[in-house]
Amino acid sequence: MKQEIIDIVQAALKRLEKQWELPEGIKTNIEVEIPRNESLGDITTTLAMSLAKALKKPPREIAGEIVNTIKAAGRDNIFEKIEVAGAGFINFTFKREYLYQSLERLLSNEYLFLRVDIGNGRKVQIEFVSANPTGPLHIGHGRGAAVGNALSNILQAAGYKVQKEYYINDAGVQVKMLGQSVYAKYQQALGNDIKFPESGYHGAYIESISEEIIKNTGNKYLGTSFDECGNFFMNYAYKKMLAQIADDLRDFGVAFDKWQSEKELYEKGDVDDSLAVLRQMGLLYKQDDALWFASAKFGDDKDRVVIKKDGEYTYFASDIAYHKDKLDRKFDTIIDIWGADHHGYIPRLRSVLKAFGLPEKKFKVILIQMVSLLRHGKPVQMSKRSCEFITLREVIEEVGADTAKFIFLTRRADSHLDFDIDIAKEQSAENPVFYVQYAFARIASIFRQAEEKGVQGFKGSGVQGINLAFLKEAEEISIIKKLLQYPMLFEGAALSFEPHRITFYLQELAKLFHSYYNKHRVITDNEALTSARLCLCRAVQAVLEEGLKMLGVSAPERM
RNA sequence: GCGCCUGUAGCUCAGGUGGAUAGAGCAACUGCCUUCUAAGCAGUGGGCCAGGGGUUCGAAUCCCUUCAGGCGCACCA
Repeated sequence: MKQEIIDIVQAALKRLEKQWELPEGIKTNIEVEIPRNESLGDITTTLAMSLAKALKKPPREIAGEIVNTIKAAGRDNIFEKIEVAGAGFINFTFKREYLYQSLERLLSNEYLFLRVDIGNGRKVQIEFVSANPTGPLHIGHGRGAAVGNALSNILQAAGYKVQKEYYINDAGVQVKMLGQSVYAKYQQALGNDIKFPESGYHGAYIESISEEIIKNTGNKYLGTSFDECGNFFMNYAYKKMLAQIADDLRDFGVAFDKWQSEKELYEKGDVDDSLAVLRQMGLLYKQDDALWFASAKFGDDKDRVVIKKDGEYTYFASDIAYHKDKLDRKFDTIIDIWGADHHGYIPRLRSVLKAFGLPEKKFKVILIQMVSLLRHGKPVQMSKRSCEFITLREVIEEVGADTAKFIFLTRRADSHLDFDIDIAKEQSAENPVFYVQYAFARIASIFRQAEEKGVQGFKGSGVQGINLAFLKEAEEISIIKKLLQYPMLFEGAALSFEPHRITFYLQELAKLFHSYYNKHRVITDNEALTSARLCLCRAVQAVLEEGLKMLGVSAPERM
């Protein structure tokens, strides 16, 4: 739909360019959008208005010339009308025949029709969640997982080769702290009254890991110093946590292609190697006994330390190595999804990638804002310190993975989200995921009915011999138009990395369908009409299914 | 103090790479089940797009500024 308009307008523009004497360097990329109000037309372009200045002519006059040229070239055959309106919009309204033909194309090859190829097989890497393996995933990580997963699905459908990756911070002091916490709990449980580490982890999971160790090894380490047996506790605890995180993500329906260990980067020598490259470029220097990276040269506020004066690497050092590794793997675009509280970290990492020669546009950080959980309309207090936070596991068990994912995707990523657990549990109109799934299930039910009644004609595939011109109710035309908008919507979501656009679209489409369903019967005594309506139902179902698939949410046949 | 994000209907939020009369869901009120799932539908009301200035043919959208909220400003991760 969009491409046809662009082609037609482009052709007209080409003819007009000669007589217009358009100044060089004026951009003539044609912006196409859906009009705000359906009565204005099906699709519109603002081209005339954006050319007005360069041509020194009123926009409406330019629009008129474009429309006349389209008509003169006979390219207006798919339109019922083309109008110049408002300040200079060119509004196109399609003929019914065009709508039917498009619907037919959708039905005969869903993926080809719905999935706009903008990726061309280019490689994209999306790193998300990447929570420290020092505790269970909480609800905020769940939001990151939902967004990363949906974005991966969208980009993959848009023709990118996508790799989903989880970065494991298993090298730093946090893992050591985890080990110390478990060690302390272990000693205490066995009667050795040692002090619990000052900033140790306090969650119940610390206790259960320690109990597990006691069960497996008895009092083997009772009284042994942490220096001697610390590695055991660290490894045991973080591997346990990592396994639990992997389980949670699996049950949430999010699968990663690669789990990259930070420790491994050190062991392979990647950290030293990447620093050596920066040193060769003259971007590292010593000052106050520490080693600095000249990130300010690339837009950071100040330079950053990579090796502290005590000889230890900073967290930033391994991040340099990790992102260098991403570049070496020849990704066209690198996307990092972080909690919004890490936003201050963006300039320094951007500096690294710039230093290594990646164009700015090829690195994208998506920030995930906080989730506050509401129960009985009141916020549930969560604090990291006391470990009173709602885990992703609890959310999955309480409301289900589908609902949680959908709700996480009902907001822009960088906007705060109130997650109302009572609404999420409620199976009603208030709960948007059921509303959309219900539309899908209803259609499935219609097809079961049609099957039972032995309706001939459309059986769920193929439109041969079916006359779609029977679809002439206003609701039917609206639905067809909405369906045809999906590719544009999808393309926009992919280009802007915004999965939530699909969530909104699905709710709108479901609304149109529920409304139609209540007003008109699909299965009627008129077989030709029934067949045409079943075609429409199938198309709605296909688009709902496709959209839900992008969000990582299931489309149930029955509810 | 500096930086980033946010401020849109009673509530929760879309719209934000400038475009037409600013939308949705919820809440409130009124109707609709002998017919394909009422987890549904139809209707009604609801707005100085935080305030002020600017750029533009045109601003919720871009720029400046004020106010309010959140989050960052380590040789922590």
